[in-house]
Parts: sequence; C-alpha cells; structure tokens
Amino acid sequence: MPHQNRAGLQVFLDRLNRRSHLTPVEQQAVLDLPAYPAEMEANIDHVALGEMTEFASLVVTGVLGRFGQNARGDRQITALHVPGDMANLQSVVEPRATSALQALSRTKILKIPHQALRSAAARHPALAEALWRDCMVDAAILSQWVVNIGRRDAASRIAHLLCETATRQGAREIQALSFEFPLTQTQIADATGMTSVHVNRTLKALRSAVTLAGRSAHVLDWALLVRLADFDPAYLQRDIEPGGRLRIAPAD
Amino acid sequence: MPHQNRAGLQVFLDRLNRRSHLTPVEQQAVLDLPAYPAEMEANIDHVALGEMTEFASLVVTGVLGRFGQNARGDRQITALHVPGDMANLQSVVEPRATSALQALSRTKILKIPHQALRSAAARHPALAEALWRDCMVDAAILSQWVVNIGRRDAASRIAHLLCETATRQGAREIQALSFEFPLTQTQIADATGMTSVHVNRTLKALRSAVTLAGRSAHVLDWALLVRLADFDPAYLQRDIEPGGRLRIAPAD
DNA sequence: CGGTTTATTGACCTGGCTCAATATGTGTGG
DNA sequence: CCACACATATTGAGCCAGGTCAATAAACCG
Repeated sequence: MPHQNRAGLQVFLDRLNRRSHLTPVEQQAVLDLPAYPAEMEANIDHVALGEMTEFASLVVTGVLGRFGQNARGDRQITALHVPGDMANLQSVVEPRATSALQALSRTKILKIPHQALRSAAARHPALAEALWRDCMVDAAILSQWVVNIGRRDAASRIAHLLCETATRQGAREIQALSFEFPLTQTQIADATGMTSVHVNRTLKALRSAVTLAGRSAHVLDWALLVRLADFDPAYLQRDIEPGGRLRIAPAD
Repeated sequence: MPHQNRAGLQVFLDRLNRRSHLTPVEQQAVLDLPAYPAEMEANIDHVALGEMTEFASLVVTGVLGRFGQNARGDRQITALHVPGDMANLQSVVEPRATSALQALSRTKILKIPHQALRSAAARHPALAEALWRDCMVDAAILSQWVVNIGRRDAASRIAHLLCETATRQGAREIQALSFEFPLTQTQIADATGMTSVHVNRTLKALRSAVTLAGRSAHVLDWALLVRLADFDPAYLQRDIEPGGRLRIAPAD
C-alpha cells in the first residue's frame, strides 16, 4: 500500500486509540483497510442527499462539511470534518445519506469501502465498538452545535466554532497559536446559522482574540477566545487516560 | 419479569426490528434484558452533566429531554425522547454524560444496566450494530435540529418539532389527529432556541394548522403543518422495507 | 491580465427579545 | 369541594441583534 495511505489510516487509528482499547490484531485490521486516495473539489456535492454510499471518507488534508438546507435553499452546515476524521462513518450502519457532503476547500481523502469496514467490524466486536464510539463523539459535537446556534450570540458562536476546530486539530492551550481554518466567511455563516455580512462584522469584534487570514486562523489570546466562546472541551473526549478507554468485549 | 417490563422492551425491540434484521435469538436477547421500572419527576436532573451513568433509560410513558446550556445558564434542549426510545443508549459506549437528562413531564422509564447491554452487544455483533444504528438515527435527528434552529423562522421551527414528534410517535398522515405532547411553552422555547413569549405568539399564528391543549397537540391540517414546517420525514428512517434492513454479520 | 470569488461597508429594516403586568390553570391540603 | 400557592400562559410596549439589499474593494486563480 502506498505510504500516503498508510499514514492516513495511522492518523485515524491514533484517534481510535485515544478513546478505545484495541488489541494489536484489531489495530492491524484498521491499518489493513483498503484505502483509495481521492481529491474533492470545493463546493461540489460529493455525496448527495438520499444517495446510497459505498465508501466512508477519511479526511487527509482540508475540511469536509455536512450540509442540510431549508425549503428556501438556505444551506446549513451541520458538521465539519478535519484531517483524521472519518466523515461518513455513520454510513457504515446507515448507508442512505441523510445529508449532503462536500469539501469546503480542496480536500484530499481516502475512500474506505463500507464493505471492508463492515467486515472488519463484524470480525472484531471491539473494533465495532470503537467505531460506534467515534460516531458518538460526533453526535456529542452535534449536540453542542445545537446549543451554540440556539443559545449563543454571534460572537460566541464563531468563537466556539474556532475553539472547537482548534482543539479537534490537536491544539493545546498555548498563548499564541495558528491552525488551519480554510472556511470562507459565507461558510462560517452557514455553520453558525448566520449571515455572511454579520460574520464579517463579528470577526472584527473578535480581533483582539483571533484573526483569520487566508486559510488559517491566528489566535492572539486563547484564554480570551475560550471565555468569549463559553467553550468547555469535555464533550470532545480528547484526553481519556488509558485506564478509562473502554472495550466492550474481552480481548481476542 | 413483570408484564409491564416485557411490554416496554417489546416496544424497543419493535423499533430495532423496523431498521435492522435480527435473528430470533438476538431478539430474545433484547427481551431478556434486565429492566428496572422507575418514575422520573419533571424538571429534575436525572443524569447530570459529566456524570458516569450505569443505566440506559427506556422511555415507557412521558417525554425525556437532553439539555445543554450556555454560560448564562440559558438552557437548550438538544433532544427529546418519546416512548419506545432508549435515551442514553449512547452511554453504553460513552458512559460519561456530555449533557444532562431530565423528564419534561412525569415520566415512566425502564432502567437497563449498561453492563447487560454491553454484554448482549458483545455476544451478538448484529445486535451491537442495531444499537449503533439506532444511535445514528438519533444523530440524524440532531442534525435536523441544527438546520431547524439555524435556518428556519419561528413558525417553521415549532411546526417542524411538532411534525417530528408526531411522526416519531407513529402518527401517519391523517387529516386530523392528536398526539401526546406534554411540553410547556417554555420547554418548546428551549427546544427551538426561542423565548417562551415568542413561542406563545407563534403558536397563535399556527392555529389554523395545530393547537396545543393540556398534554397534547391537536392537528387540524397535517398537510399545512408539514408545509409550514418544511418537514421531510426521510431522516427518521421509519419505513425501511425488510429487504433493506441491514445486518453487519451473518446470522448466528 | 481578466474573470470570478470573497471580503467589506453603508443604510435601513424586522423578527424575535426584554421587561413587566395580568390571567389562567393545576395540584394540594384542609 | 374550596382556597391557596405555584406554575404556566397571555398580552403590551419598546428595543436591538442580526438580517436584507446593494455597492465597492480586494484577493485569488488560471
């Protein structure tokens, strides 16, 4: 297998290992998954609403977004997927897409056939559990988005999105840091239930904490940003000590 | 086992069967789950944020809500659970609660120990898959809530919530129907990211389609309500033909 | 360099919020 | 069955966060 593929799967495995206890055999099963590199153009539906999917998409570089929309066609981003995320993992058990998937900027992915994921999960119950758990973390994120959009004002919403994305990409609480954030202001608006005009104005108000330039975000004052965002990273379940990592079945 | 418990588990099994293909042995494993009846007072946290849970809660009558909140303490309901739902099913793989759970009105539940669910899932991979899939339907609902709160106006939000709840409770498209809906206007506000005052005013505007009284909703014009709500029930995955019901592993 | 996105800004408007008062339930104990 | 206490619903008046519309200005890209 090309080196690049293996590296992508390794990142995904690292993520699973952070929250689940997997045996070497199970870990190898993850690394042995077939993976087909692909590139996704921005702003084109990669998976359409209602489509049956055959692949899950492991993000290597870039960002994917899951989209819903209302009757008027206004779009709402319901989830972001950063490198290491398996977008569409839920489609392993629910292949009919309930929302559209597209890249927010040019994105490299690895396509992992459902067939392979399903068979690996069937052979290794603890792996199935780890995948299930990974989906549940995504659900916890979704739940936070409901709170974010429903009960926070414009500045907090954007700040929260930034804190979450930084944390999911592995940022720690450093005074000054930068991270990849290739969303346009219109896409930020679609993720936070706002208007691009108001995103623009709100970003100005946040300038003492964070600025966006090109494809990345520059945090000037992380503590301030966290405060503005009302951000508590517990829901991301990032730092589970080894003893707390769960496993449903005895090791093979 | 008392008759009432068995009936509750049967409703849950029916729900699993609607979307997953389970063998008789696997179905029996569901019915054999230990279940402890309990009653939940309204407006008291049954599961607190960050708490480790030992039980999943199968709703028998009433409604449970999952709550998040912002820094000011404004609450946001992120999910509703109606009879037949296993609230907290995700806690089987993620026992630390990432949101609080409380009853919205006096509610009867069956407590199902995680231990039993985990062991049943470990013994029957297809059952694990069915539970996983059930969690994914909840996630699809959550995703719709993001769209609802982010991109619909007040009337549509409430109409959508009502359509969803009616459909999840098994309602079909009848011209006139009633269904249980024991939420106060304040709780509707917390579910839709609004204010109770505005919920009150919006309900008046919806009177030609639906009225609320006591603990139930009375639909005068379902087609109108659906149109106002911009409601498409596909995401609820209710009517999967038997041939489409999935199973990850060969039958035992 | 030209064409297309994306960002920025101004002027104005409105849906939904806030604050506050009043009415209507609803459950409880006597 | 009544009366009280508390929760819930209803209504009015005024305000404001964020939306809409529209025009430039920058940035990006081939």
